[in-house]
Amino acid sequence: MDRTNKDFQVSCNNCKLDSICLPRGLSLTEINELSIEVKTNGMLNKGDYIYRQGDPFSRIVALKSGSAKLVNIDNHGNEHILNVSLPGELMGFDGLYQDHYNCSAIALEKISFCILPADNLEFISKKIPSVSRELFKHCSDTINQAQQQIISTKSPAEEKLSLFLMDLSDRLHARGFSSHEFYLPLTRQEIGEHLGLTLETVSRMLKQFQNQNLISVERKLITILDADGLRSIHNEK
Amino acid sequence: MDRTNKDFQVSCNNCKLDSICLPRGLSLTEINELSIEVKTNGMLNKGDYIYRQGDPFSRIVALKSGSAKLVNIDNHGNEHILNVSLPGELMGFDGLYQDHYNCSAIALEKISFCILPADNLEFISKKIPSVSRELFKHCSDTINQAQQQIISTKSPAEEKLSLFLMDLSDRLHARGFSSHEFYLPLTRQEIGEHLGLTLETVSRMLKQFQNQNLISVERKLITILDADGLRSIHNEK
DNA sequence: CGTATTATTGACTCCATTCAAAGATAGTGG
DNA sequence: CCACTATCTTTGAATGGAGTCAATAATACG
Repeated sequence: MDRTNKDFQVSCNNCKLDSICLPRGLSLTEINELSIEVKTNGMLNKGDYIYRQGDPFSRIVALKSGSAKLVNIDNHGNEHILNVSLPGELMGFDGLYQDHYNCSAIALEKISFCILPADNLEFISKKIPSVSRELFKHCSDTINQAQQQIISTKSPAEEKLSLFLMDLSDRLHARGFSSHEFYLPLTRQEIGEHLGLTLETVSRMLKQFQNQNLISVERKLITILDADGLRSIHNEK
Repeated sequence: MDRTNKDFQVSCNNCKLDSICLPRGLSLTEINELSIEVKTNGMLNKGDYIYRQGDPFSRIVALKSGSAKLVNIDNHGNEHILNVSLPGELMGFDGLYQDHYNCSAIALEKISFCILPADNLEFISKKIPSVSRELFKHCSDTINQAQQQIISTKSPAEEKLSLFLMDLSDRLHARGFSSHEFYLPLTRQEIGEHLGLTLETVSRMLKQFQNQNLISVERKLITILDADGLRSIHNEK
């Protein structure tokens, strides 16, 4: 809360995520200016809320480590997982429009994160225009991801799941993690809530992929055995 | 193309959409500054492309009159209508992330529009920070709409269509049109491509709503007879 | 007026859901 | 450390909602 207490803050310079998080493409001067505006001490445990659906929009959050899910409760009381956030990704742009968040962000494991207070958005836009462009790009990224998801909801279960797995693989790879072996941050139930399937269907499809020697499944540990084969499920004409 | 040729431009001051388009909440000075950056002479006919999927990102487009559809062709060659744009709404933010548009924008009827060239985004952010915030809000609006759509794709056909109709009604009403009588800008086929249904199902559901005295359907002319009843289909617990 | 496009309607099929039951794993406290 | 419990996962069988296929009807347009 105390912005003057810089001793306990790690600047963007020192952050291992500097190339993939917000400061991508910024000059050193700009990164330093940005560091002053950003709070870097966020820490939460599994199940904790980063922000809640309906809360007043107050911050953009950059995930430094761990993963989170974005959950929306609809009019019927059903949970929808709009997206999964991985290290280096930003959350919260959905809250800007109506000044309150459209979904809850919930930690899927122990996480650390940075905070860009909402009050500073205009100030930053004026002082560091290139950050403004970066923020727009992240917004645009969110739009693209959402649109991709709209498209995938119209595919059969098999394609939804292969796309989900390869998307996770690609995003993890882009952030320096293994692309062929990773832990699912979600339960079968949650994957279903994300893809619009039942947990039973998710389980059956994972089994099917395993039978086809496309992946190996050991509870939440996924090993991609045939990335091309998996990709062809949703890519081939 | 000639930015110096201001004689043929209508400034935002004179635009009937001033309260609902970009300049919402700006001072007169800011609106004038913005007018200089915006090209206001866009005109296209039904079926014309405003921009194409894959084209380099070059502009944000504000629809002044008419309607447009945002179409994405997926890996299988299937068309998906990501959204319908109505007067006063902005298009193109999806192109910012990868520097090319993620979908094509196609006029559904004769349209007129304004253009905000992409090159000016940073300049505008610096010069008119409040515009920057407005643009972020529009981005956020797009994200919210996309997320709402993701949620609705998981609902049964009946709910998809009632939500689609009431969303259209609400958005038209917000822009000064009738909320209880309007023309569908899309064919049954296109509504299907938008909602993830077949044209036959769309036809059957419209018929069902008509039989329930919720709406009256006369080809593309929709009359809402019981808005509450229609809303309750997707709102009730 | 004739053709192409768009829309309606019916019968049948299939994919994913639902319902049900059992198995596996992780976490807790005695 | 083991038993106990809650949570998560797997698997099977039956059901149902939307898709597919097909034929006809209505409308728009040149």
